[in-house]
Amino acid sequence: MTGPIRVVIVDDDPLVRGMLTLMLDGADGIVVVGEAADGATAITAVDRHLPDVVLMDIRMPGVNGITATERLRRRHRPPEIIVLTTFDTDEHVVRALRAGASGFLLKDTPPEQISQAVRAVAAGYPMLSPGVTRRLMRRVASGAESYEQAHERLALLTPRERDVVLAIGQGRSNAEIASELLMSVTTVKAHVSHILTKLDLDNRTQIAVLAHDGRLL
Amino acid sequence: MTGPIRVVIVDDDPLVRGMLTLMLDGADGIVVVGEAADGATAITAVDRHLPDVVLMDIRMPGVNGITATERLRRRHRPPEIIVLTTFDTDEHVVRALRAGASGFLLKDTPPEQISQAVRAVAAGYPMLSPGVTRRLMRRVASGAESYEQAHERLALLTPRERDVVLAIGQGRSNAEIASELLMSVTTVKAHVSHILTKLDLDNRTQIAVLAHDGRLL
DNA sequence: CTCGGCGTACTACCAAAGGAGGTGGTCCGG
DNA sequence: CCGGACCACCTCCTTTGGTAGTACGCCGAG
Repeated sequence: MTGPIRVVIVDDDPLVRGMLTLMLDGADGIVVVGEAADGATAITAVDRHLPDVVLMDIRMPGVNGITATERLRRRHRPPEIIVLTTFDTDEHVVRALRAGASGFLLKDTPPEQISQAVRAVAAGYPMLSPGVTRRLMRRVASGAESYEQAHERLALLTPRERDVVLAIGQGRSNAEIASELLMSVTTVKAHVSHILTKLDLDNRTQIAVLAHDGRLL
Repeated sequence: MTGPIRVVIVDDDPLVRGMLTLMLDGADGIVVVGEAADGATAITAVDRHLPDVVLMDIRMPGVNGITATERLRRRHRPPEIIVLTTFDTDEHVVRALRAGASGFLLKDTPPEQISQAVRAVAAGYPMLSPGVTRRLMRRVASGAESYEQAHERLALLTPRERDVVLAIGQGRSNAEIASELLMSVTTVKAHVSHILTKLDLDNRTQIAVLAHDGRLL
């Protein structure tokens, strides 16, 4: 990375743009090369100025920040994008990350942390607000719960039975499983019966659910 | 938070403990009040010294760091725990977070960032190494993929049909669904048939899988 | 060596699920 | 007021799923 970090600021509120420009343009090694008020002009601005980092609001008239992020990330040499918003709902966070954002900050983040974040993402590091990080941590941790429980139960099965569980988890019929696993349909049924009794379930649908909780897909 | 942040360091390698103590004990507002070489003694050390923060290695003889973390987090006023390890495998990260760690750092983290992390978690903020953050981001983003696809397809259904999808996703039989949703079994079958054709699926197990991908549970 | 678990396979039977096609009622919007 | 979407119900029929019980060859632990 040679030269200062080039930044484009996207927000529909001129006041916010001004504030951000003011706090970043002075900062060490950062220069604000452009501004935009909505997603559509953001894209043309990026194409013109080729910034390293884009600060992106979500709620904007016309093309919103998430969609703009998606499109920008499909560019040839895409800028790193920091989504900067007032609300950190789960929906927003997940959509932003999925769209390809490298950062997600709340607007009440102190100035020096914003410039720090710009430098971090420019260097290829992700940067999330603490609250967002906590969200992700909780999400992962809670998902792990059912995962581990499912694995415990699945451990009761023999390897072959687990093969069958896997196939059921993909929605296969007994006939399909038989040909896939090279055994007779009656054998498949035998395995299924064993699985049902061992895991104390009623039908194959519940086996499929368990397989998915255990992420065997 | 009054007074310095009290820290206990847990690592089986005396050299590592020494390094960490050296780099933290001098730092602003941090005092190392104890050390331990394994999970079991870590717990007694915490009970004796009542630290604000514990730096915890994972791989240790006897009780490992994950288990120790779990146990410590069940204490009356649990310390914040930073897991500090050499490898950031998905398994380690997920288990550590699930056990209740507030931080997850790699051992190659520069000293000043470690002391920063101690201060952050003491203040109630989470702190992850950039690589770990990226891991979580990817995980969440990729999970969202199937989620959105599932929702798109589910949008083709009528409200009542979605009710049925939900029930199937819980492994209910047609009879159970009928009584649960107050309709006749034949009606349930009609709905299921419609769902299968609309979503181009073969059997109810696949409906259940879709319901789970769309997190309707 | 023998016993038990595993994987495979069979029979026979019954229950559940799914397909095809039709009937009637409601409610909403053009 | 009429058409279309949705919901509910029906019958007849086929396919799939699940239970029960038996059997045989293999292999590893005791």
